[in-house]
Amino acid sequence: MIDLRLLRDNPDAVRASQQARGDDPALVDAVLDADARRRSSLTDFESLRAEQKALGKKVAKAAGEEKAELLAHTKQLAERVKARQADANDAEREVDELLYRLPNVVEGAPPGGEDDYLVLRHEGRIRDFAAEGFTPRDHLDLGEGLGAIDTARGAKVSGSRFYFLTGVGARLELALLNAAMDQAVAEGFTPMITPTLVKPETMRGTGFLGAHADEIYRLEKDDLYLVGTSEVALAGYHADEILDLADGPRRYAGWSACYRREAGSHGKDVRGIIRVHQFHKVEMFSYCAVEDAAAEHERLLAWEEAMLRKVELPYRVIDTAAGDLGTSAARKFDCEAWLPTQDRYLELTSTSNCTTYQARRLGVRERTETGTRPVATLNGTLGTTRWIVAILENHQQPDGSVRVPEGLRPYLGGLEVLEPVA
RNA sequence: GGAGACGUCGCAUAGUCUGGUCUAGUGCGCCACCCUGCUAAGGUGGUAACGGGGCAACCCGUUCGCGGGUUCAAAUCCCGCCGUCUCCGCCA
Repeated sequence: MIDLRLLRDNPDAVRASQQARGDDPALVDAVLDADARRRSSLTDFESLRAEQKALGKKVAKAAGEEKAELLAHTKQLAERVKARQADANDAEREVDELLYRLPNVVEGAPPGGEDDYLVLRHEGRIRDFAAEGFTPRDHLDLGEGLGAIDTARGAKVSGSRFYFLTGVGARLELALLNAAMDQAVAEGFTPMITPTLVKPETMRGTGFLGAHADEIYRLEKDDLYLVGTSEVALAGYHADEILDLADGPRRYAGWSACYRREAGSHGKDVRGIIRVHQFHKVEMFSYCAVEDAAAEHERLLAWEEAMLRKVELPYRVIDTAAGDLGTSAARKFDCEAWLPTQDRYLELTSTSNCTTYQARRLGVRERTETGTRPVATLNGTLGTTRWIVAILENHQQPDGSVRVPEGLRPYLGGLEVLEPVA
């Protein structure tokens, strides 16, 4: 949720943001209208209520005829108070409803839709398989050859877009995620293993129940949601708390399973484990002062890139366009690894600066000299199951074996090459 | 799943039976000042969040786990829910 005061003081900035996202700027005026109604009905209610309280005190002290008279008056006042209170509550609900539909104000992202991203830079060397004299196999071929990935049985047990990681595949994922956790801990993050089922208010607070609600699994019987990332639980971790950020950002590294319905992506990335309903992820999450947020965003990006270097993948960094930002994000950088068998880049990391959007909804504040104010929240990927796709494809050798990047070897007992099983 | 106890301002607690004087008291912690030639101790004052109004000092409202209800009036009475603890049952 954005700052109502910003909306009042500078509605044009919010309208411009809506435009950049390709959303309706008229929503801004709807909120402003509702807010004006809310404030006037609130004033009505509060002055009546003050009157009622003052009379109540007189009633307490009065006796006999005087008391009877006061009671008669105060009785009908109570009716009016109740009515005005209902009006004020309705008006408040209306503002909330509209305000919740308003996405975060864009900060520096290029305008436009999904394809209007800006490529910031390319890193790493893309292999020339033609020059090496062989055609690269895709990750599923390789994974099956290594006895690492079993999608057929995944589908048998759970349906399409499910899989088993087997043998060296399971070890590879653990290695990757442990490497990510270790890096985070070395940088001062608090490691966390988080709940993957959360209450509606937590899910709503992180901004995932808006336009992209279809992506989320819901357990109707228990009124709980399965998270698509540990960001949700980590954002909720400090909900309704007042933090002391005087010593700098609070950084958490969340390890969790992630669940996504992948509604509306039928026929897209159906082969292998690129787009799946369940995977694991290590996620960085940071609570920091608003002034630090942009710099913290750069730091999260740098840590993501450090991990990509560790697994020796060629990638590019993109500045996501406004229309492709999540509801909560003001700006987002993705790192996309090169996928040799598809001649395209595949998103491996994503880091968002949500400024105060989530914190405002969740009630995460910090104490300052003048009072309290919402903090900024940021998140970024340090490793996911999907990374295995890029690792297998980019480090494959002509015989179907896969070279283990040096950064992962300590986590695989020194293993240097994954060999095909007979 | 069953029974009971509890949920109050950062922490601890009073207040709930018997509704109004609760503008929620007290202790600890914290902040400021004072006193004490150091230390320890002592004194005085201040110390929740959120919203509305105002240039401001300040004023008003909301919040005693959450949501309803009764009442002129609810921390206090009633109902539902959530959470914590204890015991019992069941089960990895």
